[in-house]
Amino acid sequence: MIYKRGEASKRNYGKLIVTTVEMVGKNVGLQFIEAVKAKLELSYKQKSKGKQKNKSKVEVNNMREEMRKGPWTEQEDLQLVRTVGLFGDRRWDFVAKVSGLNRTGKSCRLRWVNYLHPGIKHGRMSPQEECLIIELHARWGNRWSRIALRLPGRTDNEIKNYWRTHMRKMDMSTTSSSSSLTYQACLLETVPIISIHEGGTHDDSSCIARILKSTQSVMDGFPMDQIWREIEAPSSLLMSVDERKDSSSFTCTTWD
DNA sequence: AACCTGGTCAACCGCGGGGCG
DNA sequence: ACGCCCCGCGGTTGACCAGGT
Repeated sequence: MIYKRGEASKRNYGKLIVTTVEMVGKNVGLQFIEAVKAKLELSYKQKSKGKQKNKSKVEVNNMREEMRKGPWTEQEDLQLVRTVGLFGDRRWDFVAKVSGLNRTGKSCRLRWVNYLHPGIKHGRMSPQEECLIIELHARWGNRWSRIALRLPGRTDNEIKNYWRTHMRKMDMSTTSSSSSLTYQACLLETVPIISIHEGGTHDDSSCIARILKSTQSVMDGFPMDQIWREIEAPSSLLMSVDERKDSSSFTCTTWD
């Protein structure tokens, strides 16, 4: 699911999302939904109260200090996956808030993008991938995100890390002729875009993979785009979840 | 066994771009 | 036009681990 930038206009989380949560409520754990609702209603009240204009620097710093940092626990991962499954991988500040994680939106996004996203390959780079990185870096320089687009399943962070390691090696062994030969031979084999293998390298037996599957099945046929559209539409147009499932026009999937 | 070193990778930080009110 | 907010990017850091001495 891809949100366009314009989606940011639907930023009245508070009432809007409370409605959303009610709509999806039939499909997910009621306890979780109630918790989210409570949080959202509270945040909506706070916002409409004083609009909390321009927090002082001291306040901001205090908030930062309260935020958790460092490595993620499995529990945190599960919470994040669940929340992203519900609300999509946008609006990270919102996701961070409703997930109950004491993390910044930025931190949540990073964790998702670099580790938890279902499309990510874990493990060593294949020789083809290595060669492709070298080739694309020669062409584009440190445009890691751009390079990452040509390597499905690999993140810019991963490629960046790989390149740093690689460069160190190159510096140490000031590019011998034999290595350039193998590099060229490798380039010949390199395909323009490495295809994603269905199922990838994910360990389906893992807890997170199971959660991903279950949230995906919930979100299949229930994309956030549709939710937003319905929120914008007059309330009389809202369908129940069951009605929606029957609707044939509902064909989007969650993970794009 | 203890220490050192290099490699790997997850995570943080600062910054800039773009949308919105 | 301006400021705010969110997002994404690239650079950097630090923890952890394995292998060597």
